[in-house]
Amino acid sequence: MVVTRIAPSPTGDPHVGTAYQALFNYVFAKQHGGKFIVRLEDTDRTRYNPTSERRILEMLEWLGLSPDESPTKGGPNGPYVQSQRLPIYRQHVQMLLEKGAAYRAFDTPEELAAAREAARRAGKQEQGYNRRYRDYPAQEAERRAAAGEPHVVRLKVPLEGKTVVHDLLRGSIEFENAALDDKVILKADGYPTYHLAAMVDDHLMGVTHVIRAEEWITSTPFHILILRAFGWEEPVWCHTPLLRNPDKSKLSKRKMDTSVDSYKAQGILPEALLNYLGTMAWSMPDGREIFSVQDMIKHFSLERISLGGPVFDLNKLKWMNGKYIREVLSLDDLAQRVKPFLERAGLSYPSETYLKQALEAMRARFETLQEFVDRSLYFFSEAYPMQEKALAKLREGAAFLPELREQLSGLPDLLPDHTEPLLKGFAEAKGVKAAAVMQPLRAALTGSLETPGMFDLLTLLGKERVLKRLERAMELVGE
RNA sequence: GGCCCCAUCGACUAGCGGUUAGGUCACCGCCCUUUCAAGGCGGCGGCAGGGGUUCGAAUCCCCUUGGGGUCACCA
Repeated sequence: MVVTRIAPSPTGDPHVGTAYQALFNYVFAKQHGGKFIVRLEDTDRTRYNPTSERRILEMLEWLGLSPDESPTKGGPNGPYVQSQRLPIYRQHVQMLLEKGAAYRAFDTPEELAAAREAARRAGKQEQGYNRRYRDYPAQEAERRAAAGEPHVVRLKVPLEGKTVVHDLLRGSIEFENAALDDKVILKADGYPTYHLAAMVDDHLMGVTHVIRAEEWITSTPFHILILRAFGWEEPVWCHTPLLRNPDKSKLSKRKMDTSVDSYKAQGILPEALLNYLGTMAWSMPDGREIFSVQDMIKHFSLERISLGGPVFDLNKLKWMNGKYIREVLSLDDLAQRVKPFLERAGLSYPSETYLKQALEAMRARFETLQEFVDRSLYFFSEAYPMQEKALAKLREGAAFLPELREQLSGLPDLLPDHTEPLLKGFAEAKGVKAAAVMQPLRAALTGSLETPGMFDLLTLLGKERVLKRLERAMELVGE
């Protein structure tokens, strides 16, 4: 059975890179009827962020990438939080120690720094640990450890030969063992490092395919060496390209908004975000750009992943979100999605029908849910702002306002059947273009020059509000 | 800098020896039009460079260049 996983570390906001990896791992697992696991890698106590853990898990649910096994869901191979698995790691480190595949090292951080500095000055090309304790007498090491002397455990990396990474997308990647160093697998605080913990957990959890970002390529030989030290089989390695900032560097929150929570707050739809991420380094065989996770599961193949690092383009994400808003979601669905945003803005609506009509009228005019709120204030409140350009237009047509108000007030209702002939006739009678009447009216009713069509506006606002707004506008321009 | 990965329009990509190098975003123009959008139509724009291999290279190989990643008791 195919088993994939993502192993985020709870150090900050839920990252789009995590969502990206989750998508590929989820889709691949589902496509093969396998399992998708989420495991939290919280072995760095200094960077641990308590809310991050919960938010990462919530993000995955929001996206609909529900794991089969996770800290919240549990599963047969738990716990799924590494800090709760310390005994497992210690036990495995012990195994390596006994096999002679790892050794205790008593260097202090200061000593290590000094050694690195000395090596640098000597102009040494190879960096990394100088292996001072590699051949240290085992009994002596055990004695010092037993005495409580702080130390780490390092893997004994072969001094010769090479380790080959068989990457699904790149073929064989060779690394000279001589260029590797003896990495720490157990820290002085008793926590494992990523390398050890990830390999132990992947093995114990039955992970068959490690699909992760390419930043891990250079540590893969080390991971393979750990696996071999235990006598375990390797998973399939598949390193996907890194998402990039516009300047092509690795996507980072310093240069870009990388927080999924932030996109959610802006009103980016989960399916649009997922769809967009699905077009990063991957494409549908038939070239479709709008597709669901289900579509992706149907047509996905790891081999179609392209290797160039894709730039995360906010502009296209927003375009795609707009596409979902106007073409993919049903009106009912859209209404449900927008409600929390209205509520947060303190806006209410008279009825479900009214909300849907406003949405329908605005649909082609906003790309995020928050934009709907920002641009539709006049549908929900009398406290809408009067934009400068709109005010100017209002002044231009101020002279028409009283008569316009008079005529509109004479209508039984403001449905298009009545308003359309009235407004067109009005302009004609005045010998002006329709816009000369429409624009000032638009400004009066919405404070804006960018709105849905006039007849939709009049229908939606209704006679009472229209007349009131016209009166206020006349006061404003002193007519 | 060492090691490793990568390289098609500004961005995302299709292409896997024979195509007028296709699509999407962005940009520009036109149409539609009461505004703004949306939509339709059209345009601009690319195989990093140089060597090979081949009857034939965007496609295969090598070099150069460029970009990126990684070199922690972080993941």
